[in-house]
Amino acid sequence: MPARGAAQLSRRMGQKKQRLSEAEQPQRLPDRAQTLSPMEPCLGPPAALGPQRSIYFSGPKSHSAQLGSEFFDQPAVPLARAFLGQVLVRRLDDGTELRGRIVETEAYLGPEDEAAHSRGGRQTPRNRGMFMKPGTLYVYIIYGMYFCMNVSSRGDGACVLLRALEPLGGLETMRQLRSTLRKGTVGRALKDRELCSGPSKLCQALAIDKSFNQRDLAKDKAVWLERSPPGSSEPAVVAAARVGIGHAGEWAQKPLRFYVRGSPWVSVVDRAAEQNAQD
DNA sequence: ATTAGGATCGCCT
DNA sequence: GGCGATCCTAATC
Repeated sequence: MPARGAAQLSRRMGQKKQRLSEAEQPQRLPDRAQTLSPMEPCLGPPAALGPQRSIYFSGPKSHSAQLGSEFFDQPAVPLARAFLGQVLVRRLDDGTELRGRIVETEAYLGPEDEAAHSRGGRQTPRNRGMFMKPGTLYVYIIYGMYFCMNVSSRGDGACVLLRALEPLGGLETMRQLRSTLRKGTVGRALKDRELCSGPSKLCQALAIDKSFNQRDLAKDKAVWLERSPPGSSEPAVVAAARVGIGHAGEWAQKPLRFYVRGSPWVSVVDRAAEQNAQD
């Protein structure tokens, strides 16, 4: 019942304007969400895997490349930079794997950071994930209808916001998750660049909702991070002001947003910042 | 109990 | 570039 699974995911995403009748929902959904499209070969690990692979797991669905807790145990700024180029993987209930290379992040530093939810040491039920161990997800609802996905870093109340991905696999499912969820017009086809170029877009595209709050990215079976393939070159990184925090005074100016220079998958390009920081 | 505001998005001009 | 949607959360009364 792949179609129904996707419908349930869709309804969990908080889109109240989605009032399709039960009868018409399956028609809007894929006839084969369970298998990847022939145009999108599985990008999972090859049959020959690294020495760390457990003998109890085999095949492309194993977490052989899942980055462990050590990776996340670093301060927010270096972690935000280290995320760039790594691959975020989301495995849906039906086995579909959605994959995207992280190309844009923001660091939130904790109590001293006036733009952070943890500013002034505020700790509330909502932002508890920011204070949990590095690698813990902090997923929250914004503007009543969208989600943002953060990963706790070293440092009390510090975390990294994931802002944009380059879609690598499962694009057809991403398109469905994104378009089904959008209100209004049935129509317009989404460009690939519209799938994951924003913090809430990527949550929609990967079916990340509040049920992922406080999960451990180093341990979870439905979402994890894989190191970029060996041989990948270090991306050139631009440091720019963070987006959408105009109220935060001097903290709004600090270059705590990081993105891959020249990537067409980034949500907001900052030409001025690119001029300044010539590598 | 009430209220103000928000780490966004998509459509409009 | 501007604006409305939409409702949860936290702070205040």
